[in-house]
Amino acid sequence: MPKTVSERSDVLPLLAEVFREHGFAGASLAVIAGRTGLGKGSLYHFFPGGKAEMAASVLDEIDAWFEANMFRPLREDADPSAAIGAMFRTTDAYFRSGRRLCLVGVLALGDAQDRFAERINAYFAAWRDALAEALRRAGTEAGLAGDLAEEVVTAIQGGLVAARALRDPGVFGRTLGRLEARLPAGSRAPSRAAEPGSS
Amino acid sequence: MPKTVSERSDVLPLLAEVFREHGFAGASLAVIAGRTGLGKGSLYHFFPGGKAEMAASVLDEIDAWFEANMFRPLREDADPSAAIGAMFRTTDAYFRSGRRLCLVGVLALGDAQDRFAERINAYFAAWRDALAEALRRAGTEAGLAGDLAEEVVTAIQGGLVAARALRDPGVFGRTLGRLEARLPAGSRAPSRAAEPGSS
DNA sequence: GTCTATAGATCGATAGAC
DNA sequence: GTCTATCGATCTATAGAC
Repeated sequence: MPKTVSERSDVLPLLAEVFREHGFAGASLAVIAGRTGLGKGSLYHFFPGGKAEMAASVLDEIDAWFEANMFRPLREDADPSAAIGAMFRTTDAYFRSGRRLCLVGVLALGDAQDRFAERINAYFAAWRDALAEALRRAGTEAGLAGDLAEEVVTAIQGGLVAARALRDPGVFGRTLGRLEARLPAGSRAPSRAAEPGSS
Repeated sequence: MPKTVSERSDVLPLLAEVFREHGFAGASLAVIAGRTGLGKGSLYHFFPGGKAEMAASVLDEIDAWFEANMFRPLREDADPSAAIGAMFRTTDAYFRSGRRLCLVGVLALGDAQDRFAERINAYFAAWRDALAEALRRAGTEAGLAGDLAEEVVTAIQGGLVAARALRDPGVFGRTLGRLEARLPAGSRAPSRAAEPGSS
């Protein structure tokens, strides 16, 4: 049988899903306790600050994950075109091809928008700026790069909202496809041929 | 002094703003009573079904407004290009140039998504299909028209989310500008010259 | 039609046994 | 570290005076 949750880091992914599906106001401690399998006592042992600390911790983990897996490669990878292509594939995987919502977007639209305003702003700005930097490094003029980056980050959120609202996850994949196809040719991966030496 | 609220139809716009800003779960009756200036007794007199009926009534009113002011013109106006141009201007005005959220999007992402799933789906589908019909009537091939309509409706939602998250309402206007510029030339209003006889 | 008072459930959070 | 019991606040909704 799987080891029962007994570390704070084990609880974070479960908490993230609860906030994603119920929002901050809708994620009651009863729901959280049920989903994590932990009693309220255990939850307050891990998160003395209560629900607010739980959500903040989840946002911290999400920030760190995106920074390591998407933003830093976009800014620093030796091959910016490859990093941009990887971004689209990672985005599709992370959001489960449109079946999973963006927690940061959910919080931005919910009634806890003020409480997490700084973190929400930082997440979107970091994504936009990292993508703009990758486009610029791939040869796109700076002004156009900033405009395209804003459009991509914006449209991704729209794709998630529309996929959920229309109950058609395919909307998200089509949105990603339109965005990737619209980028300057030089900033897209030149080929999909397998790289020598990699499986 | 303004007449105090005393009809159900007078309360709906106030209710809409409360649900927009707090979501369904976050809009407590205390907040609703404070914003509308009505006591709980009066609210239940107008809406015996409670909060759920309030939200449903607001959605009904929004549906009717969009149907009359945007969807029907898109489907039936004699000049489809003019209707498309009017849609962008109406959209910018309705969402206060990015300072106002879309209630349907808020509900789609919140924890009441199941309760209002049918209405949410119908709103987005009606907008997409009406725009696709206008594009088709303006000469765009049917498949491309459907694709463009999905992109526009999706990106509008993304623009609202990003404008709120980045605390930069200008994101929304730039999103609308990019979308309008991308439509086939024949489906856009041919000129912005003032119409004779109108002020 | 609008109000106050309040019921009954659920909320976030705490205390303390084990 | 995890649980149960419970507190006080807040929630939705109802009852009834005016």
